[in-house]
Amino acid sequence: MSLASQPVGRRERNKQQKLDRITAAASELLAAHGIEDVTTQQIADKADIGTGTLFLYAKTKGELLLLVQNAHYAEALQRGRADAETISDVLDAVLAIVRPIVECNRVQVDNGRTYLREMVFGDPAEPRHAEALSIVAQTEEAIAAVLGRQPLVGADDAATTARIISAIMFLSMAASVNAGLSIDEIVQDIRTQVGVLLSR
Amino acid sequence: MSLASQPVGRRERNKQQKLDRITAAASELLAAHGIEDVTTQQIADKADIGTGTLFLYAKTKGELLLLVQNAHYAEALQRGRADAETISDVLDAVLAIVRPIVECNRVQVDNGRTYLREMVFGDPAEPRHAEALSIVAQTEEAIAAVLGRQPLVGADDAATTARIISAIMFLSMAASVNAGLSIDEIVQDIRTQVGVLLSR
DNA sequence: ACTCATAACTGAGTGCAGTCAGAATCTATT
DNA sequence: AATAGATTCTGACTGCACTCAGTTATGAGT
Repeated sequence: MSLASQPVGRRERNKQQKLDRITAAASELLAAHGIEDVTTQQIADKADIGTGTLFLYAKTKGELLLLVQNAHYAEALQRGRADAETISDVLDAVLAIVRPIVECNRVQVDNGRTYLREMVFGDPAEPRHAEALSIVAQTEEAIAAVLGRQPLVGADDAATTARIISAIMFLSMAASVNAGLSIDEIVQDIRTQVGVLLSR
Repeated sequence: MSLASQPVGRRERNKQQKLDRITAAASELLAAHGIEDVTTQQIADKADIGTGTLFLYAKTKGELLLLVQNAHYAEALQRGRADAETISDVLDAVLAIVRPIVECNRVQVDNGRTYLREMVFGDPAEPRHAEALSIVAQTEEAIAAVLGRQPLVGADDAATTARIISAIMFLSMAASVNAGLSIDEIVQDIRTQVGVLLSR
């Protein structure tokens, strides 16, 4: 009786365990070697599952990266959102949200850039992709909330401006030309653009 | 004597001919079937060269797409630049530059989106890639020139604002979420954002 | 005309993401 | 506990972008 209320059979439990093992294996290998140098085979082996099984849990190698990075990104957003509240200047507050995301994205440059690539060009029907887009939406909302402090800007404008800032961030982080820049340099690059955007 | 001044030997001529055949073959096959459904093997066969030879002329499949699309893009920019001169309103003039680029990019959605992907994530050391980036730079200059008409905006701001508009265009055209939108819908999407950007 | 060094070409081969037909495992039913 | 039906798993296989060791064409030097 005590456990009968759980509707989780062996099947569900096994599935969850496998997903956990996949997440752990992917997380470890990707952090250690970067996407380019990790094969799906290695991840399957480390997770102790068959080649084909891996692709039941992540439709593409890209989805595997989303699986791992979404969590970090969400965490970065959380931190930035908290920071932004303590800062009164609007530009500085926006950049307080931006910085942790850039930091998170640059922990491993290849992984970060590929993550962005997957986000924009991947299949939005896949659940991990949808999750990523949802975090982007939350980021834009957080930025819009900061912009909303200035009475000059209407609600629609705040949302649109936030979307523009999101686009600026994306390209500054993703562009091959910027691949060699440090975190500070990228943040500075974004600052310049957002500065112009907000000062017109 | 009459032709002796040409320093072009058989070698140079052969190379040029091959590049021409590759360009023609790629152009035709990509337009007919889209990148996803064309193999590099098919392009090599149609150009009547060996598999390995193809990759002496284009380091990756993506470079092959750049080779074909750069010309179209440059042409679209040309048209937009001319149009913009006849329009006095700044927002409308900017959109006169934007529209032909969107039209060009959407002739075949897959090709257009992949082209943008290559631009941002490809290897900038490759010559076709550098060419693509140069056209982007020219686009931003054309937009900056239009923005320069408003005396309010400084030269630096014009360049930065043009860069922001470039980012807006990129994401509106590239995003998977927008893959199903018509040309008009995308232009409208861009217009909304640029409108907010210029009206603040 | 003949050599030789160098540049250009080639297609069989490699590595890897992703597939699929059949095996294994689970759950519901009697 | 036996059976059947559904779900999940699996690794040999496929297709394709890209490579490289060996071959061929070119042109400069004699």
